[in-house]
Amino acid sequence: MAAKDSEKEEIAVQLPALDTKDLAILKLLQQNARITVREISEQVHLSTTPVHERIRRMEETGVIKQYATLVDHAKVKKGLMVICYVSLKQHNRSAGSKFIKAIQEMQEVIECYNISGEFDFMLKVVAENMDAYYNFHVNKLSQVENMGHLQSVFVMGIIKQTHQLVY
Amino acid sequence: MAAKDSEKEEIAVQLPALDTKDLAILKLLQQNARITVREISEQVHLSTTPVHERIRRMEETGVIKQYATLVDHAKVKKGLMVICYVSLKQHNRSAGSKFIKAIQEMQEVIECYNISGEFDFMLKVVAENMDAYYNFHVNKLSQVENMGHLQSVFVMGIIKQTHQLVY
DNA sequence: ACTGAAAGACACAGACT
DNA sequence: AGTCTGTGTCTTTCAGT
Repeated sequence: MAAKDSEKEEIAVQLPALDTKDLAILKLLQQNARITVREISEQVHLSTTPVHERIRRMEETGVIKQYATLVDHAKVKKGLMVICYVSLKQHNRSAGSKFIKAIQEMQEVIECYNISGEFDFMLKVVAENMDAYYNFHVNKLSQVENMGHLQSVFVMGIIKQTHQLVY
Repeated sequence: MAAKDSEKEEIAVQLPALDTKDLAILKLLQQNARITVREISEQVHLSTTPVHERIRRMEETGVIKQYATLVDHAKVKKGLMVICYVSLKQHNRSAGSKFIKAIQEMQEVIECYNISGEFDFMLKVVAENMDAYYNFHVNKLSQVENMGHLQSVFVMGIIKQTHQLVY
């Protein structure tokens, strides 16, 4: 899971180890990105200034990547989730980067990982329904240059979904 | 991907179809949960009041599920990601719910889906390193009652990760 | 449903311990 | 590295259209 940095090479801001208070702040922010600094400061027993400063530092050092709003998949007509395995015909550098570029432009693909095993990539794809997914599979994904094998696994139920890494 | 509702049955607040302005607001919030209502209102050409009201409604109807802060996996010592496939020995109702309960209590498991195919579940597991994962695999996951086959696929690189469903 | 105004809460910076 | 204090901005509500 090495950082596949894009063109813009970020300046590596030094990362001093996170202490207990940083982790407490992160825990609260993970659960609710819109919590006020005031509320955090009360819960971690600090005044607002150091909390503000700690958050700013974690943003700058990249510990905090994004404040995201998570929406209900079904309610925005993306109720179907499919795990899709991909292997390429050729495994040279340019073949790989062409595939990656194509994937990054497909809005149906919300996650893509390079994986160990018989396949090269694992994709998480969302669509409104089976028709929409079929259309994506046949007319978009299959058409990518150098595409080898494709295998779809359908998500029938969501048991757990969290982003809580700090606890 | 039917809603596997927990004990607390939520009162279904009516969901009037989202219009263009709702979607524009959602799009901005998805990218940055801490954007101000004022800034949204400027970008969608409305005053703050209706924007505020629309957000409140989307929260109430469950379109907006959570305002989350996403953290860098490696920087919080969760740099290893593993996709883990699980099949149970028995497939009756109580066996399934016991497994689900166990999974929900494991903080290493950040996602779990019921899937089609030869396995019953797919898990996304995070750990600090291979030692930590091995320990989890052998001493925690394998020990779950009724556990059948287990197969691990290692994530070697992250190509794409987004939560953008509305665009 | 929306606008505009207005009160109270909050973020953020500064002086200081 | 932290507390306290102040200023400007934002949220949130309400009367009016």
